[in-house]
Amino acid sequence: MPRDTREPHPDKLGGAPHGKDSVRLELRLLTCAALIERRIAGRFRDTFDTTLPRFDFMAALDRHGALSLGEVSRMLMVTNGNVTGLAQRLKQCGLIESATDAEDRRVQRVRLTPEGARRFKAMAAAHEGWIEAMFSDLSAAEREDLLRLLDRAKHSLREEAHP
Amino acid sequence: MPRDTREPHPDKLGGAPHGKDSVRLELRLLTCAALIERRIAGRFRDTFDTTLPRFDFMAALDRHGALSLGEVSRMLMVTNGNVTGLAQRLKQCGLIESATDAEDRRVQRVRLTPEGARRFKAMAAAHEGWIEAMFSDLSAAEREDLLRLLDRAKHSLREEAHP
DNA sequence: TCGAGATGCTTTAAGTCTAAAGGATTGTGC
DNA sequence: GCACAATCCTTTAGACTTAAAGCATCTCGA
Repeated sequence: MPRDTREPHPDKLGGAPHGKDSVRLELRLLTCAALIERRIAGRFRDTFDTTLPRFDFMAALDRHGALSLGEVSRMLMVTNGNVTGLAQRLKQCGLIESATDAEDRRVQRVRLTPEGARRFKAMAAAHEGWIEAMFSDLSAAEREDLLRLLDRAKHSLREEAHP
Repeated sequence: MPRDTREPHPDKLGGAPHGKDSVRLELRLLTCAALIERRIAGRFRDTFDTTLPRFDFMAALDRHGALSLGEVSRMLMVTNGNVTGLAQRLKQCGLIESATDAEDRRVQRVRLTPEGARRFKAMAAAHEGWIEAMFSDLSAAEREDLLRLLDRAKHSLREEAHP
């Protein structure tokens, strides 16, 4: 076998992995994420006249109760300025309510209104059905493997960010 | 074992899979994608003063030569209006050049300028290194498994979109 | 030929997102 | 007390993204 080829095959003998393989992995992961996001976003728009970021915001509040904007910002992994804008629009729609924290008046604490909680329940149920359908071709074993490997990947990504 | 629990365990006996498991899979996949995108986008900004969508645009041109804006739109899975704006900014920076197709004057054909090609090479090399570092905790076998499962997932997602 | 529909691109309005700068409030060291 | 830094949030400018409407061009059938 030639030592020097234009299209190197994957190194199967434990040598250093090729960067191209990582890039293929990255591309496939981002492609899957884009397919999910665009499809789910379209359905949220058509069915509930809302957006994915607003759903994520409401999901955090549904799960954790009242939160400061900073906590929401960290959970959604977005900037403070971003959650400020999202909170203003959600409040405008009457889906959340906010109040200045009594103990620290810098803090804005937000939570779902009863109407917001009701709307979120309906959205979450529909979302679960959409996602289930999108992964319907994968067996239970494949889902478990994928979940585990993505967890490994997540830790590798975080590790590289904060060594 | 009780038949009715508040926290149902995964169904290991081949019954219908639970929607919650799919949602966990979705969340983890989108989280990994977000971690990659935010980190890479930050480095593109700091190192090359550019953005991820512009890199993706240039990558398509580097790979396929001259393309119509519609072809770019389909490759990047974004709307036509989006690529119009990206192309205008890239042209402004002198990284791509465009010309009206001689055979069909509706078509705008774009390609990298020599300067654009040079810049892209440097960005691609850096990008490959960043990605390789981000996945460095995963073994070659794990990468292969993950790549294969993501391919299965991609086909399941596309299948659901166009049955 | 010529008109209707299809196709490719652009524009527009609105939402999402970031980095950077700024304002209000709190905590700390002296 | 009191300056000063840290923390929390908001504002701003700019980039990205979409859906929808609109313009230019092409194709095809009558």
